[in-house]
Amino acid sequence: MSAEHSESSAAAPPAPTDFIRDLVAQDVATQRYAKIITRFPPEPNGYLHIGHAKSICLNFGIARENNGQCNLRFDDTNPAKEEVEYVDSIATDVRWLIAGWADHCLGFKPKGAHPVAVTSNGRPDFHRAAVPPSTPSDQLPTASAEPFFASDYFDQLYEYALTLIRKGKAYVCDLSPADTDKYRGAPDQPGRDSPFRNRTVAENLDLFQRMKAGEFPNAARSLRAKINMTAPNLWLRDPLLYRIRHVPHHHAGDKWCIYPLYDYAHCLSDYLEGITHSICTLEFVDHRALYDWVLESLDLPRALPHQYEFAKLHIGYTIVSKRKLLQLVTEKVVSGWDDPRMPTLSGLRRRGISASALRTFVTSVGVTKFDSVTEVAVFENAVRNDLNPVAQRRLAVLKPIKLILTNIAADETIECDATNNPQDENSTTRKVALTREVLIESDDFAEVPPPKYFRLKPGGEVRLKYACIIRCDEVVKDASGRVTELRCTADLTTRAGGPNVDRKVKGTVHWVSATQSIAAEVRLYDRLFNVAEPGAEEDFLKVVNPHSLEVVTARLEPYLAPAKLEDRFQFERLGYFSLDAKDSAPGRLVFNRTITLKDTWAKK
RNA sequence: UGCCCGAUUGUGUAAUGGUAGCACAAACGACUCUGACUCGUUUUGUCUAGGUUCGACUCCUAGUCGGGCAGCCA
Repeated sequence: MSAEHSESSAAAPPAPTDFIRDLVAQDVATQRYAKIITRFPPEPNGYLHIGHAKSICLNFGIARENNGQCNLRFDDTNPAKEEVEYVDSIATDVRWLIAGWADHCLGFKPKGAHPVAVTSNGRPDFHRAAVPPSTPSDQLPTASAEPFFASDYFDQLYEYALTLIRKGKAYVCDLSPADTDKYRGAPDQPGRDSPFRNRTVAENLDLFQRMKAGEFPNAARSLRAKINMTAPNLWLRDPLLYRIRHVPHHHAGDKWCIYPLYDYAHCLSDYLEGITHSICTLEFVDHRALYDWVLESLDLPRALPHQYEFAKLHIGYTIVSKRKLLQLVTEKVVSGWDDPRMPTLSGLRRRGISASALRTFVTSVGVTKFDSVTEVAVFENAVRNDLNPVAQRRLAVLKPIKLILTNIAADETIECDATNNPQDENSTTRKVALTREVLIESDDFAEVPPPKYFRLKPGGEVRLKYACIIRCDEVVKDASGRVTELRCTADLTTRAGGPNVDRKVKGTVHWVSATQSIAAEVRLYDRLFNVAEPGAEEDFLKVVNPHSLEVVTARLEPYLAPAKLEDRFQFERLGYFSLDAKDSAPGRLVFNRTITLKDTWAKK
């Protein structure tokens, strides 16, 4: 993806503020940490979506505003759900989103590196630092650098578990999953101690080592934190730390058959990387006590990270749930994770939306603890604002109707100057050919016009953009009564440079020459869902918009033939378009409609 | 009925005891060779009830409403 135009064309917007940045600012002021380090920690079990963009911009934004660093870390502690395909797509998407903005803050580690034993404050410690900040960010990842992986910490995590056991803070439990559930109690009902809760340290050590050695089948035993089975906070009722899972891991290989759970692995991964501010979404508020318990129980030598929570991004008419997005893919409602109708970063990118538009949008919605739903209009506004100043204007007709200019000879070509971008005062122009046979949008003609219709009607006049005013003299129909062509006369005195160039008519329409234009496939996307909150639906698949994709064969001015993937166009009066990255090829143009123009007439 | 989080205009967000502001949306108007852009004008708000205070969106108390939590998922 090319030009990050928003950075060059406008002064940097004021740095956003929110309650998390305020807390970071306090920590900076009190010099609580030597350097602010955040992290973006997706589980590689799906593609990144627009909700992740909010988290990425928050974490990288805080890093860049404080001369800090933000690590990309794969939270890959559940091999059953994770795949390398997702690892690769996530790394690509993150780098695309932050390119030219915060890539100098991106923390990667030396390839294959694990935590190393160090001495911190005079005590033994483990640490996994990023590659030196001197490494040019645009060279990451390199053959020698890669993102962080929680699975690279399995050795240390295991050591920490041994420590917890020795301190009497963890025990091996033989309860079945069903019994574990029963013993946990209920929100309004205390749990009961596991019968295995008071095993000796020696016995726990032995059993845990044998768990690791693979002596027991899946789910036969688990390692649990010994906290409080009657705690009002359910996450403190002796939560599981490790489970047995005899499956290979996409990154760690087949070395392990016990895998740590999120609450145990996440806080310690943060600690190992030297994370200072661990920012996550609201559903983890209840987990914070456990996050702190694990770190504090280990009596670690360096400053501890802290967890802060904010509200997820919800957008009207959109689904942001990895599970449901996966369902759209597997049930073939869409063509894939990168279908341009998907709210995934790869889908939005393929749709023609720039990283800067996305950043502007997710930043503009703010960061709070209020569970809100942002209207799609805000997103669409950000996309249009991003495209309007840079998109090259072109003429294209999506659903043509033929028009004969009876006073122009069949072999005549009249060259007209067309502005490439009126938003740019130094805009260049190009030539478009006016010929006897012209195509206009069928929506731009009405035999029986509604009130206040500015466009072409029998006996009416309209301007062909960049050309001249025409009058509709005759409507030609076939036997079935369908309009097949319009016979019009062109008033060539209203051309640029002509004596009547200033003559006004209410309507101006776009057009292409029927003989000097090219055909192209154009994909018109509409919202994927028909209701404002598809996620709240009992079956969200029932509210899928059946008209979310319409494919037309459009006619384009020949200037569009050499279009490149990174080019952004506005087809005048229609919307913004760009080439499809997958299906377009030289000689077979396929355009995606990124977004329509605002249309206050259509609304009426 | 346990614990936790939250509530500012249609939507999102700001105001950190001192003028309730901004963006989007909506309506109207100006401009217009894009019914776009741009510009102008306008409408609508502090969940409720008490309290503290010269003064409360902000602090306190009680309530109401909404959300989250009982995976060997993250």
